[in-house]
Amino acid sequence: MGRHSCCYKQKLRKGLWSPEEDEKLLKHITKYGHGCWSSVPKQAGLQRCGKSCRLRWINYLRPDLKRGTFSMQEENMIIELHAVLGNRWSQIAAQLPGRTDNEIKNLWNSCIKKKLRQRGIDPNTHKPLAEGEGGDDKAPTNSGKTSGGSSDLKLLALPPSATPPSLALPETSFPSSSSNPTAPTKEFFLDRFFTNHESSSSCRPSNSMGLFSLPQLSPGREAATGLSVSPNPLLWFNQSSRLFDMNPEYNCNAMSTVIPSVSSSVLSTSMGLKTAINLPPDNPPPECYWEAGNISSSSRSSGTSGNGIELPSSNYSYDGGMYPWLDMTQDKETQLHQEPEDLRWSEYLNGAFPISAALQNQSQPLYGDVKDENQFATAGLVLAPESAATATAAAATTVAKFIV
DNA sequence: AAATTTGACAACCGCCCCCTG
DNA sequence: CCAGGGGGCGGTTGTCAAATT
Repeated sequence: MGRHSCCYKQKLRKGLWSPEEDEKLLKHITKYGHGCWSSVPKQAGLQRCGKSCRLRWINYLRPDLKRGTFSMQEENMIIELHAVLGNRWSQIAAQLPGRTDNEIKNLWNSCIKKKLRQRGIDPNTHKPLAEGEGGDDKAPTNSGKTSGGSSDLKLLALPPSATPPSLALPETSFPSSSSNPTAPTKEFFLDRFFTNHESSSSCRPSNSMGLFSLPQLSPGREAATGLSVSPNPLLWFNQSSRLFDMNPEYNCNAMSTVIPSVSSSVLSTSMGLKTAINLPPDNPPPECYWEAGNISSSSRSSGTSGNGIELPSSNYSYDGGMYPWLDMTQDKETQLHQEPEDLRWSEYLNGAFPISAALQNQSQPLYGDVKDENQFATAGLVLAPESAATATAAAATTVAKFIV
């Protein structure tokens, strides 16, 4: 392998981007879309390789980036998602609109890891450090392409007998291998989760579609409410709690809170704004517009997303007015904080769950102040039926990716 | 005030996957 | 079927400013 051919080209600049370069790239993509990234620098008059341009766009210039410090909810989500997904930053980022994988990765490495350790939690295994496997800085083994020796899997392998009474759950249908000494895999849980989620027809949406207002898997299906309305995520939680290390703190930290976030978003966020934005058909968004919301994880399945849709510059600008979702979310935002599921979430955050309570008893708060900025800019966006159909297909791809 | 440390962020590198010819 | 290129991801390094000594 090695460097891409474009990187061998001569006289390519490296290092920090100058404002002039940013402007060139921004103007170019604004006007033409990125198309083939390898051709972008040439067309934009930049002495950069295409990958560098792509990275700059995705991590810095994209108009929908939220920037700024992470909110408490976002940090929670990251922790929760990391417990399930490991170092799959792009997938984690897909659950956090406006955030990039790089941003989340940096936050994790520089901040959250430290905080978790201070709380006595191994950031890699999400287990208490005393029980952790050394607590080294190795990435969790459930990350990466091969997840054979997942630390999560180890957790999942614990016997049901360890289930604390408070977390007892009805017998649930594990695969036929439930009698198998080998515990259900994380893939199984993901599969279970997705299955449950897909079959959750009782999951009546609030008008704001839950914390992240993400499109559902199918047009006719109610939007996910996320936290707890649907019984299925709860069931999944119970399953998980049964199989995870029966340290209650870990259970709550690593799994229970996964449910609200994952259940409301994992299946659908890879579609991002692409499906959530309701645009007039006669004014299709420019490609970069779409890409902006399509954070990353669905990129491989999106196939044609990078093929350079030409866009008229006259219809596209960054002056703010061209991003309706930014305004659309204002009212929804207010509503969100009063959603039942949000209240449940608050309960968790305020100590209704053991881990949260334990954390709050620590002398130092795990999380910083909640900022009053727009937390989730995509909340409340309308999902057009035709877009929902696209969302369904994309979600299926995403699910497949998760399970595989 | 200068030197050093620390933290946050930006960018690069190497690898992998997928698509296409 | 295979090789090459493009796109993407995760890990790592570099940079800079703030904090500390």
